[in-house]
Amino acid sequence: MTDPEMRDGFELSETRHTLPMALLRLRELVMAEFRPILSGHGVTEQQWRVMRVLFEVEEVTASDLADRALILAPSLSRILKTLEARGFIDLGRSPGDGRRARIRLSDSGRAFIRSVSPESAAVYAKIGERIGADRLEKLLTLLDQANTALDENRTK
Amino acid sequence: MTDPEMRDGFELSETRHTLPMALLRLRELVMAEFRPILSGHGVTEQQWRVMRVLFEVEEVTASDLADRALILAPSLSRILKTLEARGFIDLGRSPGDGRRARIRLSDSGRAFIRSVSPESAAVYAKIGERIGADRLEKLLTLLDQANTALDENRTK
DNA sequence: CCTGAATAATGAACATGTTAAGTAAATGGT
DNA sequence: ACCATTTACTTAACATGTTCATTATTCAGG
Repeated sequence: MTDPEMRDGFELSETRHTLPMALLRLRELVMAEFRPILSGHGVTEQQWRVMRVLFEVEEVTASDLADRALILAPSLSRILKTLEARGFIDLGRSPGDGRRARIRLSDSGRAFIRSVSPESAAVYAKIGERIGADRLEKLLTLLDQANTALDENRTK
Repeated sequence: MTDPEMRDGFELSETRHTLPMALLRLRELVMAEFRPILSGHGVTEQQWRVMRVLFEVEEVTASDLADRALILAPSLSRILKTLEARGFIDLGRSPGDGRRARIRLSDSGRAFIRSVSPESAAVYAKIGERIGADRLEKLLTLLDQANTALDENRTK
């Protein structure tokens, strides 16, 4: 299968069996189910993620939001402009610190989340069934453990 | 924790505990370890993925390569141009079918993969240690099972 | 106070993701 | 042999990812 001459202890695993690829593949399959719903309502996956976080936390700064939505700051800046132009969020400045942005979901944005939630939750449930509730739970647990393991003693 | 008035059976899970977010977060953590190596050698994550697939299969068409590297066709078109300009791949047309591209890794590209592999493999090993070999194996198994579950009877 | 360093956010530039449209080469029926 | 359809790939257009530079505040000393 592999040329013995290459086996020096540092050879690569086969691409399809690596952790990054397995994670990417599953994520693509999952998002393929969600994307039609979101695009049907005129929002991208990232815009939806941002709004969902805002739905939960009421008010955050940009860096906080970036962390929670797993979006880099420069991307978030652009997304916030889009969402504000669409009336889904209200942007302001933190009273105590003029550098920090104060970001809130508008009533319109809140209503939007509520209106799309049922479809989204239904798709999520269907995915859970396909994978199997038991497997899904184990998977989420392992993912969380791995996340924690790599998040500790991180280079930064 | 959640407003009882919202519990209609279709409420959303908390963002940070959803499968898509867990997958994305772990992938980011993993790639954060690899990216410095790749960028240190002047290639992106996707370019590396494409070249690794070519390293394994010797010769493929564009659609085949897109599937294996989990990259959409339009992105792949651009990446192939970049890699060809850099001399890492050879592009041609399939003799039997003039529509199909014939893509091969050049000697230079092959040498590049070999030169970067040790660093890449070392990082992968380190990640495996942090997560734990046992957990990693279980995780890969579950990911594979979930992938299979969602890949079957797919809408397309 | 004042100034250099640190922090929060944004802008710039290029690569990729994503969808839709376009082009060229096979294919299947007639 | 034609021709509509399909297939494989490419372009186009816009959103996001990614890194680096820039701006505006705040903070820490002196």
